Amino acid sequence: MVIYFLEVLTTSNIYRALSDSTRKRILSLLAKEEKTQKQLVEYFKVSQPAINKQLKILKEEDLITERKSGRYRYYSLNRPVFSMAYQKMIEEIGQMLDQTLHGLKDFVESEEKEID
Amino acid sequence: MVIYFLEVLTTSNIYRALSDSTRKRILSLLAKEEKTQKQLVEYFKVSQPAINKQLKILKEEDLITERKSGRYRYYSLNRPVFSMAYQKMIEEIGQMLDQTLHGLKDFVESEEKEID
DNA sequence: TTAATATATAACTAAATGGTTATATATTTT
DNA sequence: AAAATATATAACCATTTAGTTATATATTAA
Repeated sequence: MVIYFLEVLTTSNIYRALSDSTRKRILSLLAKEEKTQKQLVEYFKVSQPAINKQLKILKEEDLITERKSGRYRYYSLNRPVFSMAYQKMIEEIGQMLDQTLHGLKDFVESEEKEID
Repeated sequence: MVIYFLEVLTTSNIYRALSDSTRKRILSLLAKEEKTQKQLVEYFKVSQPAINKQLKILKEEDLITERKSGRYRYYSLNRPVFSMAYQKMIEEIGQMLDQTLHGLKDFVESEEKEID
């Protein structure tokens, strides 16, 4: 018998991922375009192993993807996962504030009126 | 000469606050109604000093407010601050995903069409 | 094939985290 | 005034975190 483990999507991990400024900046960079670990190391003022560790964490959270090419590893934002986590986050916090996504839409519309 | 320090509003702290499940649950409870520390301690399976510490952290982040009455301390969600942090979060991550608040509005609308 | 380069890993460190128990302080109740 | 109760704090602990340096491995370039 084969037992399948279904990864339960939680938002807690994305909060953790984003709570560190290095990781947040890495995600922000990778959102623009894929980068090698080398490029990321050059960009930040921390050591290569430090970046390697953070990338490992982000990979474990499935927030980034890795593509190997020769001696390089290219990293990019895992948009579907990140986007999904984002939406869950919005819902989760929105519920605390009694604001659903649709409530937020109304909020945006009311802001638009103020600007007009 | 008087020097004023202006607290720079960042979203980093809300990620940290929400990255711990106890804190997240406290915030969620306080979003519904104010509670004394005692009530929170009864609710959770952790010690009173543990809750006291988390409340201290949330107070430092200005995400909750404290009201003293007799020997009780009443805590509630600091809605303006929490709501503002929420909006900044949405903007910050939205930018990574090339989704502004207004982009999100369109997203919600397209979802509504699917449901209809 | 050797040198250079990109990444991975091991071993370590200091600080932060999230909890504990014991005890002190403040306030109310009896 | 004494007992009960709510909160605060001190001292401690185990684990995690985010970094470091040194070194190993994999791949490419000379």
